[in-house]
Amino acid sequence: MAKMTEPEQEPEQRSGPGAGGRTPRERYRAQVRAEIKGHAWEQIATAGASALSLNAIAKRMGMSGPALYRYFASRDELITELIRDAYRGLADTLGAAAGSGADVAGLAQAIRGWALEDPQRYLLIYGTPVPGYHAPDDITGIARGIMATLLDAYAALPAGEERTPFERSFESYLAEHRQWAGDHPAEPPALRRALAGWTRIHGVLSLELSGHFAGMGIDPAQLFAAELDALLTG
Amino acid sequence: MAKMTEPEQEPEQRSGPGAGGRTPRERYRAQVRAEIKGHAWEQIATAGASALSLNAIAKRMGMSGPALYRYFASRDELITELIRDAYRGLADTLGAAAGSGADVAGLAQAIRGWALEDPQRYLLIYGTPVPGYHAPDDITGIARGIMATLLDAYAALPAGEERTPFERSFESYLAEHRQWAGDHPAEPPALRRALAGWTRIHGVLSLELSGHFAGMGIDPAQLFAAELDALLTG
DNA sequence: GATGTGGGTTAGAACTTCTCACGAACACGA
DNA sequence: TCGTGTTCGTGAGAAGTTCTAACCCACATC
Repeated sequence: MAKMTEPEQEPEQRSGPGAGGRTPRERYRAQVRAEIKGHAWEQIATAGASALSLNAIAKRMGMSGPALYRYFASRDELITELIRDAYRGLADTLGAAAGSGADVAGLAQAIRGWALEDPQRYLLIYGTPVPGYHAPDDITGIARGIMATLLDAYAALPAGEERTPFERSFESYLAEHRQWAGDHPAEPPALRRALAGWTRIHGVLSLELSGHFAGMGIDPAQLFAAELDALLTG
Repeated sequence: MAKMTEPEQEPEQRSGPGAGGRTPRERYRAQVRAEIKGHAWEQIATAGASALSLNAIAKRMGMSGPALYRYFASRDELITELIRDAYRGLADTLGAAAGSGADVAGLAQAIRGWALEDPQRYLLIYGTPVPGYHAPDDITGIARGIMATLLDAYAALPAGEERTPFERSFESYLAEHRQWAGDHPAEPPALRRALAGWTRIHGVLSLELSGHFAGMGIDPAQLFAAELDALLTG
């Protein structure tokens, strides 16, 4: 490919207003990219990320193979872009829920709803990673924002009962290792509960999305609600 | 990833004694199959299951491409076989731990140790699944055995304090939906705690193996221990 | 209107899984 | 000891994949 100078920084460069992009070329480019991503999501939802084929997307769009490389430098770059969009989507729905006054339970249900919309999308960001892969920095930034939204909700929770000695010791550990929380002013108990909430929600959600409850005759929603209850009363 | 054919019933048919296979041919075949699987595990550990290449394995073994199809009908069958072996391995280490008198905490640490030995191996059975895939029946049987071992440990736990109304209601739900536990005679509270233990352990373990704690500055072992403590005291 | 950039094409290299037809080595029974 | 038949390994090849290279053409801008 030609020079392309910089990371290509999304077609809607530093231009004018919000959305579409300025020049007709930019608008066209953005639209084609969006269409490519649409087909990619379709493929991922039905056959998994490993089955994503640029060639198949091109064919389905009526153009021939290498044309897609004008829009994405490689298959990996497309997938990275999809991961970015997935993170953004989760952050947005979580932000919207928080903006509507959702508490911890509301946020948890928002996460589950978003995940059930497209299981492979959730698993694309929280499922099996490719060993070598490292997400770009902006993606970890979005992930940090998600954690911040969760932390807000947990910090707003009533102070809860007394804690076990182990919990206290773990909280003091977290008080000294809170870089993951950025500069969030949450108290150590909130840090601990947010972390546990994250891992537990992910635990049952991940097993649900992977179909491990399917043959067990258990309603995942019941299990999810039970974990949520334990999280709030424990 | 498509059909996954049938279980293929292992070449060491209904022959004689236990292990190696009787005739020299059978022994040779079993040894080649094992070597193939060894290289496959190596590839999976370093590049993930989606990067597994039969051709590369054949080349590394000094034979040419299609020869491997004498031993595995397809790439999918090889992967299924690896999944089966992974399940068996986990069941074995869990059984060994239980046989050595490990309690719930011991079993949990055994699971984590086994997972950390080869993260991709754990993620092969509990990570992102291929949408169409259904494991053969014998595999779900092994998975049921794993749950049985866990249930044994949870059933041996002291009865614990009183439970919240929600927990009681969830336990009565489980009492009516206990087919996943087979005919295990565990009490409903043990069912509930075993289920929660499974999902929580998987939650922190899966996020650890996927590297989500790496950039957060948190020691996964601490978090794992904290969850384990909450599981036992809660 | 010339010029240059960006979009699209075909050709092709280097892979992949997997089928087929052939040859050779082996085990076994006559 | 000599067939006979099963099994193993081969090379060829079909149908995919990602991705590069060269070329054309249309559009935009100067």
